[in-house]
Amino acid sequence: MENSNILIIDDNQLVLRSLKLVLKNVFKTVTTLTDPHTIMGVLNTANVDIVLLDMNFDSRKLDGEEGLFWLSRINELPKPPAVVLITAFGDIDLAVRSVQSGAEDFVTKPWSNDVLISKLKSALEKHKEKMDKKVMMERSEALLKEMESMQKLSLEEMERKHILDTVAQEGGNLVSTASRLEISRQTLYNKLKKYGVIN
Amino acid sequence: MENSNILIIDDNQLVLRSLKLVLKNVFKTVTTLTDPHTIMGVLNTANVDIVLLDMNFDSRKLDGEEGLFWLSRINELPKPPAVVLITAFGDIDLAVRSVQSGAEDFVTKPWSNDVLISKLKSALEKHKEKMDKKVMMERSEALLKEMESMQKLSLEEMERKHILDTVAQEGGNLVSTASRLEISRQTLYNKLKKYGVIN
DNA sequence: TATCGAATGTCCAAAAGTTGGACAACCAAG
DNA sequence: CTTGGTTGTCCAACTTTTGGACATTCGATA
Repeated sequence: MENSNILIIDDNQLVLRSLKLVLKNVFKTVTTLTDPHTIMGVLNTANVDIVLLDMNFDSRKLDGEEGLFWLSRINELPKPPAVVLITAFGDIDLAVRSVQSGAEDFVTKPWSNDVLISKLKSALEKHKEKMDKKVMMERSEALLKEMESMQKLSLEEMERKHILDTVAQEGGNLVSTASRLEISRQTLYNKLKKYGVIN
Repeated sequence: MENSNILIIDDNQLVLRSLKLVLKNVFKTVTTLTDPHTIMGVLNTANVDIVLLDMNFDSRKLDGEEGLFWLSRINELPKPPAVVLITAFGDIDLAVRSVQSGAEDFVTKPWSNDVLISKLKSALEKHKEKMDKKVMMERSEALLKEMESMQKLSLEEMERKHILDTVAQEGGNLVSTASRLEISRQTLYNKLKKYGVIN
């Protein structure tokens, strides 16, 4: 956490100052914003690990939709930060929807500093796991496509691919490659020539 | 939903009857339990798509821990049903923890029948997506292992594997297999013989 | 059920590929 | 400067692949 950067968005300057005061000792950097429209710009340039986001900016609407809206925008990023939502007008349904929409946690004003800090901490951890899973999912899809396309290859194409993979694995050493493939070195030469890798 | 089976657990007979009355027109079957200790037995034998689970059974403790406990047990199953938690003593933190722990939704007593039904419905849908992802993750891990082991194969082993895969894909048709592999039919015969698939 | 196109099983000889062994040249590590 | 391992190249014996041919079997369908 001492190594993480937090971005705080709240339209109330007092709240913002108070939050910054508490969190500046906990995070490496604390950035604050009053206008949520500037969030995406900041996230695209600065290195932000976690966002503490107020849910109500237009004082006429207190339903939290704005927070959920910006949460969605943030989660559309390729590598979104963790998001913890904070609101003075929280109800159970809003809290549930927030977490369902991908928020790591949900904090109500007035907050307890200790609780806030501990929630931010576990939010960072949970988010890390979530991102790891996301990466795995993406890799899985790529793998699946590769597997599928491999199944359509001719024997020769498959051979070429496997030989090249093995050569790469062996760091270009042709003796060990031939031995791994259980073919004679001469044959490996022939094939590499056929496949246009050498000569 | 008309094709799904629901299991309702609540220690209050009146609540149980009332819920059953509402939901029997919505689900294919409605099973009810008063004692949460019997949940796992039922889930292991009956076909349950979604569980509506009360959070408090011991009237001295109203913190909802029991609901979270049984939620965890349910989610340890290999193919867990969707779970919607219901409680009369809900607060925001409990709702958040519930969803974080894998509940699809969180309902407070007294409930609105319409809202309950719509939450159960979307819970089923969300859960289905979640399970699809889970399956993908598991398949991903299996795929990764297979890919890794493939990279260690000799040329001949790789050839054998690819040929057998292609034969299977072509439903055993050797003419189309040979053409897909871009080898002569005779060669395919030779190799199948070499690999002990025929003769 | 008779028919016909596709698939199977088997054969052949020419062409192509694979093999182990050999040898000079190279190179990086001691 | 030696040495163990690698590279690049050659060879002749051996094996595999190839296209073509042919009779047989299979399966859909008229």
